Amino acid sequence: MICVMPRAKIQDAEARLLSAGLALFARYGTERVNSNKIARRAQVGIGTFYSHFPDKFSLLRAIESRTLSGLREARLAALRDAGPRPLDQLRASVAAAVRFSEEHPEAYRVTFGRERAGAARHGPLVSESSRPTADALRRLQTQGLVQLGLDVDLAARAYLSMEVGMLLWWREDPSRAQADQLVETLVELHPLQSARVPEPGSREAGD
Amino acid sequence: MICVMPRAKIQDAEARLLSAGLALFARYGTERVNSNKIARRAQVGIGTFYSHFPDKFSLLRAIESRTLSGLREARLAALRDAGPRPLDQLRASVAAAVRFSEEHPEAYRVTFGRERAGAARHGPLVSESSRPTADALRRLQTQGLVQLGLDVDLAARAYLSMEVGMLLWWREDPSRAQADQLVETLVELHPLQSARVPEPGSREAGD
Amino acid sequence: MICVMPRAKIQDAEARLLSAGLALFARYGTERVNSNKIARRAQVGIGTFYSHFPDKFSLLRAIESRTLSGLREARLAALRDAGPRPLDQLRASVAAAVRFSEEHPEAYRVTFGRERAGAARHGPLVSESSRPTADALRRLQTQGLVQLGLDVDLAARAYLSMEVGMLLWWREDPSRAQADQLVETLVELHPLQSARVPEPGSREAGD
Amino acid sequence: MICVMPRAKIQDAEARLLSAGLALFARYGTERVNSNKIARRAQVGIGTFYSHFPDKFSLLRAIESRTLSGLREARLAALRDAGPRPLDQLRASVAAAVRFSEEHPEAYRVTFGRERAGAARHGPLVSESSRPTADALRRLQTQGLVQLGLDVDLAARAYLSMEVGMLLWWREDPSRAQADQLVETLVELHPLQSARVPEPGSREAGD
DNA sequence: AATGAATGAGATTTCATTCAT
DNA sequence: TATGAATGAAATCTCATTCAT
Repeated sequence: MICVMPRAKIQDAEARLLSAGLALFARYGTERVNSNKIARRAQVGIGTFYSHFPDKFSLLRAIESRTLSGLREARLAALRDAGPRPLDQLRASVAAAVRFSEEHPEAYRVTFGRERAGAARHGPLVSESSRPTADALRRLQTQGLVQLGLDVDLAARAYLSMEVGMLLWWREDPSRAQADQLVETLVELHPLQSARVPEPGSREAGD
Repeated sequence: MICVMPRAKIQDAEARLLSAGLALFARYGTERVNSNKIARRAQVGIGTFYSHFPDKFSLLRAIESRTLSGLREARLAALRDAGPRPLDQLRASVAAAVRFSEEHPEAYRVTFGRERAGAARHGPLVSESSRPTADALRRLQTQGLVQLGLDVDLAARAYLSMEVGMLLWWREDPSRAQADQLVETLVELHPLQSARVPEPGSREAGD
Repeated sequence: MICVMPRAKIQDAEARLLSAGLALFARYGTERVNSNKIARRAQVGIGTFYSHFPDKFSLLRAIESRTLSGLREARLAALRDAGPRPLDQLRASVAAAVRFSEEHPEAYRVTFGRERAGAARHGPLVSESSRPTADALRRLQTQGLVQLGLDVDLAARAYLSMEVGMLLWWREDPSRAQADQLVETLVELHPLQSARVPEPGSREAGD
Repeated sequence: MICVMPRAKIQDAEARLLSAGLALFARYGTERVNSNKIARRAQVGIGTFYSHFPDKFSLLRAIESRTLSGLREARLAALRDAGPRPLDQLRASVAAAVRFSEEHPEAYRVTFGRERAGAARHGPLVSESSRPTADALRRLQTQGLVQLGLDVDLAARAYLSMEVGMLLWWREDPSRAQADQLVETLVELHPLQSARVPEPGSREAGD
């Protein structure tokens, strides 16, 4: 006769599961973690796992979805605080992403990392992220501030690949670079910057 | 306890396995393919699989290693044929990568793709690829053709992330872009280009 | 990928597994029994096997450990009931072992038998069993009742090898000897008896 | 087109296989050695293995059979050199066994050791070894030199178990005892000695 | 005779999932 | 609702054995 052990933290089973999943996915990779381990780490029964998530990948998707909103939020907040000048906004947005990867390395790794077993199953979560950048580029292009020849959609995607690749690599071993350096490099290589039409009368270098 | 029914059959069992593995990994992803399926597709016994590769990941590593050499070769060949001007060399190298991903989409996807279960196990195969780019940038930096402020190692890595990201995305659905567009976009965003110090007396735009 | 059909069935799965393992190990030998067969015989899923024992040898070890305690218990109980005279105690202990091998032939065979694949893995379970005998001999040696020249540790081990060898051989085919004969032979050859210093003035027993 | 590599030592393939098998069985145990490994160690093709032995257990049996004859030979030689007195003969025979286990530890271990997977398959090789001892005891019993109550067959078996057990244990770690001690202990506990009827008028040896 | 690549039955082990409590 | 023992399909890997060369 086994009695159910009443836990003080029954309501937050879901939160515990998300947190346990995050830690385990980040440490061992998506593939070598299973629902039982997540439940055990969350100090929750396996049954509880399945009453909150239909399967392992749902939990993964939930983590990713939270991460993506978090990152979007961080970027928006940074943009609100930045001035109106495009370059300032760009730097603010990049810096926000760098900071986010610094503050949530596990979430970042799990969401964007290469070892993403079952990637096919959770679909194109990441896909839409390049939209805002593309829009911004398009606007500036209309204003004549960005080269007309640039394919803004491609460029936006390309930038995002770069940012993600760099931040993943950086978080693998944070001693590889300073946050500042990263921001500078990413800003420098951002299409907004690199495909900028030089403003008349302004010398590039002294900026 | 009782087994067998061997044929002298194939001397190129290894080649068949590599090819079968490539096709299956590319189609179903690393995770949903197993040694049995690879062997069956290669028309080879399971035992044969294991007498050629200690495990699934060894085969994967072999594929990756071949892909990386192939890509390196393609780049070197393109550089040999390109003229001496850095920009031409850059474009040739980028075009070679684009063409490689076009001609070997499966190998490219398997080697660089996101759904890479067990990625941890096969170590930093990709790591060294950014070296040549970094060296080239450094050289040009010394010659004053690239901004001194640029961290060439970071920039080289960043570019590579971008290239890989774009080509993977492109090969998922080739109608997403034209090869030419891709080359142009990648060249445009390449640090060699975007961090270029404008040569004195030459107007940027009319080029 | 899709599985299951669980029943709340057995709470004593472990007991069933132990019993099935014992029967199979005894009948077919350690080597020709596998976890699947044990589970099937125990009317339990294979998964259940592995949720109770990390592998086949753990189950084997568990059986051995139980057997050894059982045998020790039986000896101690016999000694409690025997009188104070060393010879009576000796005979009681030997008889207890003989009876134990008679009552638990499978357990005896599995624990002490020669066909012990993976013996190396379960370490020196048996090793300590000769300790009590050695201690008893040492005590009697101090009292001058056993020859001083005798190496009691060696002798204790030697006796145990003899007892085990005889009982295994006997249980292979119980018609080979009578329990009484065995007890007499073992007592006769026991170092306590054979290395006894003849008590002055007493003619050798019934001789 | 693979050519057969002519080896200098083609004729002694069998000897090489026996030797390789002995070494591997002794080191890794019967169970964790397979025909391929034996052939590789013998520097011989697997096919060659099977043209000399029908299976792994045949080779094992061949090793055991050689070991048993070797041990018998050693005993007989020792008996030839010993004087006519039973006690001298006994000591010579025991010493020969001790020496044999010292000189051929691997063969002894493989033949008599506990980790004997597939023991069932090679049948009662060891069984007959106690015959000579039993016969000797019977003879002495007839001459009134050994107690009439003793079951000589049981006693002979018992002694052999003891000898084998001790020597296996000793060879596991030779520092556990001196060869001399072992001989003395075994002689002391041998039924010929321990069940000896004291000769009238003779005080117990040097006592 | 000697070789060794090839073979596949089978052993071991994992893990997503169910359901009686 | 929470639990976790039980489950078995499926994956990984081993190895005795054959046979074309």
